[in-house]
Amino acid sequence: MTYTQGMMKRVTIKDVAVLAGVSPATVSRVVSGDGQASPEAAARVRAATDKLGYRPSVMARSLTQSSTQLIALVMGSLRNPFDAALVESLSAGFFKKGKRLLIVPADHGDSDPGTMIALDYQTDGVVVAAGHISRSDSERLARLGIPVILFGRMLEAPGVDCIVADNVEGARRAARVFTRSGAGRVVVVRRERDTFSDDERVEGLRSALQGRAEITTVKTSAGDCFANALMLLSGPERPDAVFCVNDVLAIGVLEAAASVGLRVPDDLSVIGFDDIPMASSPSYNLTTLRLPVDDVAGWIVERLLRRIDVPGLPVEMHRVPTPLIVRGSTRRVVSATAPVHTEAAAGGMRGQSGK
Amino acid sequence: MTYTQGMMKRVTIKDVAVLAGVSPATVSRVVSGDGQASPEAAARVRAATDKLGYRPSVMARSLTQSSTQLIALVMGSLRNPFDAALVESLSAGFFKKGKRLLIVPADHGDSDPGTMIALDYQTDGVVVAAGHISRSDSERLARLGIPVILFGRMLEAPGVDCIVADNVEGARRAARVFTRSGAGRVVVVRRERDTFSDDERVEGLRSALQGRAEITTVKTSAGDCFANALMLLSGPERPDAVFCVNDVLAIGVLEAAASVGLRVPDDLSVIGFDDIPMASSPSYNLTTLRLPVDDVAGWIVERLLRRIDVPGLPVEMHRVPTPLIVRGSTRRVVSATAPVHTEAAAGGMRGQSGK
DNA sequence: GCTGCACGCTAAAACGTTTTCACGGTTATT
DNA sequence: AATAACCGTGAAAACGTTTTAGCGTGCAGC
Repeated sequence: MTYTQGMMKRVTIKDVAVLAGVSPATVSRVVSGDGQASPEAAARVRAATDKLGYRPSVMARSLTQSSTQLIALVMGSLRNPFDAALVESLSAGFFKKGKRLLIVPADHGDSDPGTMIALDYQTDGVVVAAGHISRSDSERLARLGIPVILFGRMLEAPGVDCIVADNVEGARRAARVFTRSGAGRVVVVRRERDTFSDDERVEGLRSALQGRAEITTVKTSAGDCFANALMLLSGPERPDAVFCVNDVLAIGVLEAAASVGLRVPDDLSVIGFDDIPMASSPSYNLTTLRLPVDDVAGWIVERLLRRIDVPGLPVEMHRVPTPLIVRGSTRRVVSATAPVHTEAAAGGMRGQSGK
Repeated sequence: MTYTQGMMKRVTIKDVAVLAGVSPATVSRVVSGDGQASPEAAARVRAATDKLGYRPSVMARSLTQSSTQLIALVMGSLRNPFDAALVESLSAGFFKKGKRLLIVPADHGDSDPGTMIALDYQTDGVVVAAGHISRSDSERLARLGIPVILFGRMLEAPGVDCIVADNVEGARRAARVFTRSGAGRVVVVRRERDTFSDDERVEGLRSALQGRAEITTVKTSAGDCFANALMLLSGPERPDAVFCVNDVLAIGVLEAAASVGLRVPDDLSVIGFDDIPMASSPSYNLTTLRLPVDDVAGWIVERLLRRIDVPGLPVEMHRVPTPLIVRGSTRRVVSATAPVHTEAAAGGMRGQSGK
C-alpha cells in the first residue's frame, strides 16, 4: 500500500491568523491565554485553530521564551525493577505537570551526555537517576540556570539538589535484626562497581555490627550472583546471615540457598534493599529495607519544578527514610524498642507482638 | 550555600563568529561540517567553539531544518520486565544513531498524547510501544510525514509500520507441548484487558488444541494472579496445564502451585510468554516462548531510521519468531519433528542447542 | 471640548539557526 | 586571451513563535 506523497506543510500561526481574520499576534495571545483579546476575536481564533488542528511549535516558542517544558532524564539500565519503577513514576509525575522527559542513557561512552543534551535542547532541568554528573558540568548547567537533581549520591554544587536513601540507618536496622537472631558470620553482597549508596549501606552495616560479628564482603554482578552465592553457601565457612545491597542480589542468594537445601530463615537470614514487588512474592518473602519509589519520584518532581520557578533557591540534601519490612527471610524476634513495619499476613497478625 | 545569580546568557553562533572573525554563516558551515570552508577559517572557528563551549541550539536549528532528532516513545507501565527491557534497548539503539527519546506515558487521560507531543515537538518519528494509536491520528501524522512504528498490534494505515510477535505460531508450539504430555484440562491465563497480542495467543492455542483438550480462560491482573491461581489449583476441577500470555502471570501460577504443594511439571505444566530473565531463574525454571527484545528493538530502530530517510517506503508488517524455550515447568518429551530450543542444564548456554 | 487612559489590535523586532543569493577572486577550458 | 566554472565568504531571508512599541478608538474626568 502506498499513500499520497502529499507531505502537507505544517499549519502555522499565520494560517490561523488569516482564517480568523486577525494578526498572528492576536492568535498567539488567544492560544497562550494570557494576553488580552476581545471575546469575539478569541472565538474566531478558537474556531480557526480547531478547524485547522493547529498546535503551536514548541521549538519556535522556545526561541523567544526560556522554557521548553523538557526535562533530561539520565538513566542507566532498567534491569533492576526499582529503576524501572522510578522511571515510570518520574515520567508520570512530570507528565502530569506538563513536562516531558528526554531520555539520556548514562555511560554511553561520551563524557556526561546529560549535560550535552540539556544544552542542545535547552532543557528546563536535569534529573540524574543513574550515574554521576561532574562538578564542572553541574556548574556549567548552574551558570545557565538549568537546575539538576541528583539521585542516590551527594554532591555539593550550586544548583544541584540531592536525594538519597537513608542508607546508614537502613543498614543499621538490618544489623539489629542480625544481632538479635544471633548471627555470628555475616556476608555482605554488593555490586561490582562501588557506588555511593552501596558504600553507605555496607559501611552502615559494618559499623553497627562492629565487634559483634565477623563480616566478609562479596562483589558480584546480578547475573553471577546465584553462582557466587552457591559457592559461598556450600563452602566450609558458611555464613548465617547475608545482607545484600539490593533485592535483586538478595533474591539470587535466596535461590542459591534453596538450591543447596538451606532453610531460610532457620539456617540463614537474608536481608535486601529496595523492596521491589518480587520481594514480597510468596516464594521469596524477603525481609528488606524499603526505598519508597513514589516518594522519591514525588520529591524529585516537586523539587525540580519548585527550583525552576524560583531559581535562587538554596540547595537541599534530602534523605528518604528506609523502613524495615520484616518478612520470612529473617527470624522473628521480640522487638523491644525499634519501630518496625510488618506485613499483616492473610489470616493472623504476623509479628506485631511489640513486647 | 547560595551561588552567583549570574545566569549567563547562552553562547550563540554570533559570539563564536565575532571571536573567530568570520560571519555566522561560516560558523554554521564549519559546525555542521557539510559546507565548504577554508582550512584556516575552519581552524579559527573550531578554536572559538572550543573556547566558548558552544553548542548549537537544536530548537533554533529545527526551525529551518526539518529534523529535531527526537523520537516520541509512547510507553505504558514498566512493571513487566519485558517492557522495561524494551525501553532500555530502544533508548540505547536510538541514542547510538543520534536520536533522542521523548517519553510519552500512554493512557494518561488525554486522547493520544503521543500524537500531540509528536506535533508539538516536531518529532522525527513515533514509536508506540504500549497502547494504541487511532487511525485518524496516524493519518494525521502521515500527512505531516512523521512515520510511526506500532509494536504488538497490527494497523493498516499509511506511514505505519507494525512489528508483532509470531503469537499464533508460539501458542501452537505451546499447544504441542501440552498435547504431547497428555494434558486434558488446559487453563489459559490472560490479562484483564484484551489486547491484540493476547487475543492472538489465546486464539492460537485454542485452535491448535481444538478437540484435544478442554480449555477454560481466566482473566487476572498481575497482582491478583497468585490469589486467583491459588483458587484455581485448589479447586475440584484442577487443570493439568496452564498457558499464560506472559511470564509474569506464569510466575504467579508457579508460586501458587508451589504454595498448594503441586509438583511442576509432574502434576502441572506451565508455559509463559516473553522469556524475561526471571523465567530462567532456578526457582521458576519456566518453559516459555521467547520474544527477543533486542531483535524487536533493533528492527524498530532500523525501520524507523530507514523510513525517515526515504519517506515514500511502503508499509511493512513484521512478525518476529517466537522460539520455544524448554525448561523445567513442562515435561520433557522426545521431540520428533519440531525444532525446539532447549537450555543446556549445567553450563548455562542459553538456547542454541536447537536440533 | 480637551486631556489622559485603558483597551484591542497590528506591525515589526527578536530569538538562533540554516540556506539562498550574490560577489569577488582563482583556476580550468577553449 | 577570453570565457566559463568554481571556491570561499558575507549579507540577508527564512523558519514559527512571542513580545514590544505604537496606533486608533472610545470613555471617563476635568
